[in-house]
Amino acid sequence: MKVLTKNTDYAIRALLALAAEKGSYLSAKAIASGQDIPYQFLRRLLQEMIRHNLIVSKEGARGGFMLEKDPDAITVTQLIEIFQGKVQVSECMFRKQICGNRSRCVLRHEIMRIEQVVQSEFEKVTIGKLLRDLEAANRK
Amino acid sequence: MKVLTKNTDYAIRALLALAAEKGSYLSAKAIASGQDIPYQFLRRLLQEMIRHNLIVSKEGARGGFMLEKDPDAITVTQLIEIFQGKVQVSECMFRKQICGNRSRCVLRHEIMRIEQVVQSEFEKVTIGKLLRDLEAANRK
DNA sequence: TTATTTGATACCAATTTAGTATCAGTTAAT
DNA sequence: ATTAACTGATACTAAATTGGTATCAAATAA
Ligand code: FES
Ligand code: FES
Repeated sequence: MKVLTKNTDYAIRALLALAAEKGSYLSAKAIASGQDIPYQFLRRLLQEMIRHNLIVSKEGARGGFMLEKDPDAITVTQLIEIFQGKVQVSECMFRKQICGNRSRCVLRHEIMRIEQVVQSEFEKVTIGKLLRDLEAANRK
Repeated sequence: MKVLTKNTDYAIRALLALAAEKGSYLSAKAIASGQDIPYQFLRRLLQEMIRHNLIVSKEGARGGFMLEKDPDAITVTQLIEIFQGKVQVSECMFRKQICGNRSRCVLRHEIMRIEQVVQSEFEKVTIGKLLRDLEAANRK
């Protein structure tokens, strides 16, 4: 069971690169080579993050991407939601479709609790926190 | 992001049916129709659970399946591991392959912590617990 | 002997994940 | 004005995973 897909993994690394470059534009090419992410794949992820107002871009030569939001306001939970959909332990209860035993479903209760736990754990992890950890590790 | 796949979902429901039928054999057909699980699909799941010593079977007419382990000793974590592989937040660190930035990876630490949290939450949920919840709900 | 049931596999379809390619439009620098 | 370096948008493909079906042999109770 793999919780984070490449989408999210790459997005996190890209945001870290942008957060480190605070204030100036960084090109997709530079991020891709620096973080070892497939270029065209990364470009799509960046577009998606623009749509969600996490970053902004400047077109043309010397253009690139820049962080828009406060790094501490970007949580891994948000990124999971963008790239993998909302955290849901079991599917059935989010659909109107009756799951056959919904009425006597004991799982539902447990499931919702665990969903909350997972979500809130990933909420504690922000780009800002990761960046500080990264910088601390590099100083050593 | 869907945490439990149909595999695990169905397995849990099948085990609940077996736990409720404690001591006697229940056929795949009966479980399938009772829990609304595709018959052939379920059969494969049951075989897999035999291999993991969660249940035993008796062949032939009037045969079926019976719970082998104590219901309280069967956790959802175990079922996830059987049907979806071990819980791992991000892939890279379980492979020898160097992930490019493993040396300066700040995610690894956070990831391992969250893995532990998720795993231990699902460990709290046993078939025994679910069965008791179910029975309590039915008495109401 | 026959109906019922598991054991073992092989197969298939749908979905999701990962990655590539292409072309149009924008901008900085010369 | 031209060109090189970029992003925007989108279409496409390949691989892996998930969900589901079908088949046939062997066992066993009636
Ligand atoms: S609501 Fe679907 S298994 Fe419970
Ligand atoms: S060890 Fe791979 S991203 Fe960290």
